[in-house]
Amino acid sequence: MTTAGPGRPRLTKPRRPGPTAQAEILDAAAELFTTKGFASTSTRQIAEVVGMRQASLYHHFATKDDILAALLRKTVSAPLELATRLTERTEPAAVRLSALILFDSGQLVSGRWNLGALYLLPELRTERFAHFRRERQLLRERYSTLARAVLTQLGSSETACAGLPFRIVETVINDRSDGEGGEPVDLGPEAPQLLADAGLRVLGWTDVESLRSPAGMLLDDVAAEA
Amino acid sequence: MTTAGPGRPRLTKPRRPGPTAQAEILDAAAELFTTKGFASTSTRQIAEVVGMRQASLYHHFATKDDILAALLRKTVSAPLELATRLTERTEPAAVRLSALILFDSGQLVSGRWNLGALYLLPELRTERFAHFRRERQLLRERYSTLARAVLTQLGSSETACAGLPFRIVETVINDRSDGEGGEPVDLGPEAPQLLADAGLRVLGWTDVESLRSPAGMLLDDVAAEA
DNA sequence: ATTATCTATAGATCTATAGATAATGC
DNA sequence: ATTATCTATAGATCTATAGATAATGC
Repeated sequence: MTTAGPGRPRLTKPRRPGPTAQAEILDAAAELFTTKGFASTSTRQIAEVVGMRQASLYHHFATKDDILAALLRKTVSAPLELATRLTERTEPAAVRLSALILFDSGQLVSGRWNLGALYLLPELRTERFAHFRRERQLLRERYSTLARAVLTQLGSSETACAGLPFRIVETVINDRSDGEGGEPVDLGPEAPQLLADAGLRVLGWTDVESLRSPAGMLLDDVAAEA
Repeated sequence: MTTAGPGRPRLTKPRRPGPTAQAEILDAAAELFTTKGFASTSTRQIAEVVGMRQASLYHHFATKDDILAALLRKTVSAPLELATRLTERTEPAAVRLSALILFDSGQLVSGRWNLGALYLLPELRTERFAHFRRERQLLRERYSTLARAVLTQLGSSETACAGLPFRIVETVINDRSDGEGGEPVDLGPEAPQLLADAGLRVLGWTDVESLRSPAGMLLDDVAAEA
């Protein structure tokens, strides 16, 4: 806790934002995992940045893997929920896919730390992260389904490129990774719109301008349902 | 060495392909770094896979970082050299960009290990890897320059998307990373052509079919120069 | 009594170096 | 003499656990 509560007081004042000790730990871990790497970050370093002793972390997380799992969980749940809502909508697939890209890339580009960079960690292949992998695969399938619907509407029988829109969103991760301190190098504040345009263009959709306004409105609409 | 040469013999027979001890070490390290992570792979594990003692590695590489640097060097040099040759060509920019994407994505998708996954390592931000970062940035700029030339030819004043073709090539990395054992999940043997098409479509180029044959021929031509 | 911290530490690493040894090559 | 390996180890970690301590809450 940031303010006084039960429990022995810390030797150091809280140094990270967050309403609870868990939140402080996750914020510190997010910075260290993305800037120094997961395996190269010790629990001692996390504790130091939070302002507590190494052993105290274990009151909140049973293992270092659990800290990583908590960080990852926060990144998939929102886009997956949005994608699920969008599949129940009646708007044209191109508009729905655009809305999903706008939201998902917006989240990836605006997060304080470039958490997407953690998706490539080989550590995620262990059983501990099976749930995360399933959720992310589900999100990937939602993208694919929407993309194939767009291709069908275009009269295209070539479905090999249906996986690309999802990957185009992930592009944000590499762009931030190449920048200083997670600052995008190529992408600017218009990144979400740029990527939504790109995601539809790779499917062969040429008139991307006409999607912008309806996609933005749909996103506002569906996001408000929450 | 694989066959007998000077030096005390190994206790174990060579277990990895490669004409020299260095090559054997790099092959073992490539597998371990991409499947278990760089920081999570110990020099002892590398040595075990090679079939030598941990300390013997240090006869060939001064540090663990040097092994990583050697692996990375091999992945950038070829595409960078090709990109440089292509900038001196007179073919239309769209054809040259297509050829570059074909080659680069072909290399990324066909490598025995998914070495591109190492590009996101935070470890690369240290001084030790400054050279690699510069070379890769140069490659990124070559892509950008070609992309802007394509946009100019299309009469488009919107250059914000000029960074996308390079990122679309990197897409191969994430696709392989999501598959079992580095097998691509969405991309097949047609990946290079698919990505070349996509790289031009995001710039607003619609007639991608007409580029396929000239881009393939250009690539053969320039690759033969070597 | 419950909670959240603290101190201390076991046990298992890990990288890199020092120096011995067993081949080939001259 | 040169080369490539070996054995042995120093010194520095690192994760997680055990048990003490200092708050609040009832």
